[in-house]
Amino acid sequence: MSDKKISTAVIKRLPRYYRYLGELLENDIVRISSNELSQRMGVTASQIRQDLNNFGGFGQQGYGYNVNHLYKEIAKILGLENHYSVIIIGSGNLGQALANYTDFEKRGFVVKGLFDVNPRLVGISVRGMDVQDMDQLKDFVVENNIDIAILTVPKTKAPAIANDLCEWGIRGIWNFAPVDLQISNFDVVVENVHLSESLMTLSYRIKDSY
Amino acid sequence: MSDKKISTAVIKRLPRYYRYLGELLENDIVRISSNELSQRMGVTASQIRQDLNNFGGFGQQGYGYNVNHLYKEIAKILGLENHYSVIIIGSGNLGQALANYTDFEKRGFVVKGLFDVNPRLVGISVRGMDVQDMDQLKDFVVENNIDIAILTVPKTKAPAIANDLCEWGIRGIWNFAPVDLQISNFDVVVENVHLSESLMTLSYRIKDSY
DNA sequence: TAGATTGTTAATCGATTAACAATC
DNA sequence: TAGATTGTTAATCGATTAACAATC
Repeated sequence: MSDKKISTAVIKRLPRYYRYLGELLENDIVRISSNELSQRMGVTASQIRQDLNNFGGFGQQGYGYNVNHLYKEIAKILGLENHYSVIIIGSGNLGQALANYTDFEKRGFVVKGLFDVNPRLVGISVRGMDVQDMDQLKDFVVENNIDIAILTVPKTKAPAIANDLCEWGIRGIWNFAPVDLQISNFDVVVENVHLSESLMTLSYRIKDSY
Repeated sequence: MSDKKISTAVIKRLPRYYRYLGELLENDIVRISSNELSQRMGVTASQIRQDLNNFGGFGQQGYGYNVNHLYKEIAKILGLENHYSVIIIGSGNLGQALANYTDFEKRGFVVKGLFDVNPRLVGISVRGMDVQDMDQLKDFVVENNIDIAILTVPKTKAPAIANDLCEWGIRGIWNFAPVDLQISNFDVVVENVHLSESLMTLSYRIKDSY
């Protein structure tokens, strides 16, 4: 646990810095100043320096930041040098789509299993794995030390499953169900992807731009 | 275009209010005070009242808010009484998953067509629609007055497609590609869903909770 | 009417930006 | 060394919370 509290605003900007640095790296750019990065990203240089200095002094006066070094440091901050064992609960369209998203594996998130209640889905092969029945879930989570569960189940099912997962020692839940999971275990982290809400925000802004 | 500027923080909270009100409605709850809603949602009553009063006085002193009325008002604010014609560009796993997500249609977002460059996908049927080749895109967008494009294509392809869409009169882009689209047309709204970034945020918080 | 609760103003808090001394 | 650019403090801005008069 880090000592000083980092605001979520800062944390949510880190992956974007990481993405831009990755692109710079692909273009063989060795160093970058906060000022140049700020122009590319459309944020202030001040904000970049403030954000980074929450975690350490990664730059050098008169020079800027070494792209490769900063890229790796942000990976460390984000925990991307770790290896996470992931399961997908709910193997419908979205679950399968996420299972097939190879980018996640590159970042250390390895899908170890898929689950569903639907007998039509149980047994089908997704990315080389057979979808398992939900009654296999507990044993699988415990035996394989699963770190992260991706929840792509209906909103009615999600809360009970989430509670079970917490008891079975999961570390994080990536929740795609349109509910706010009430997790009493402080060691379990929930990150929500509420697609409907994102779409409504788009709708608001379209409407507003008339 | 509304007169006073509403902050994005407020806008992003509206769909969550909408979701909670929908649940209250399902449970036949007729009225609710900002105080009770605040406890259910885990926000302050002050914030709820402030947020809502950006758009009008929907409550009544001594009574609170009529759930049904407020629900409908928020739908109006979010533009959910409108009917949007939607296309999906990129008909891989994620595109198909989104096409099959019936909840969107309930909210007025009607998928009118799917597109892909991949000859293996062109012609397959997704939710009763044949995936079309990308060379059909322009005519389809123009002839069908498409409002919203869902972009589930690789990041290398997204910017050029987005530019074309703007020229062809699209109103909004729901972008799932991990790039920041640079749109010069101020009438076109972009909403990003950066799944990798969401997952990295989860990773950060898992790491941090050790 | 009395009680409850909103709408709204004022106070506080936190996040962003600006400025500049430190230093490479 | 001189120039550039960071790290960091101080100033500003905006968002959240508290308080309360208005009013149903």
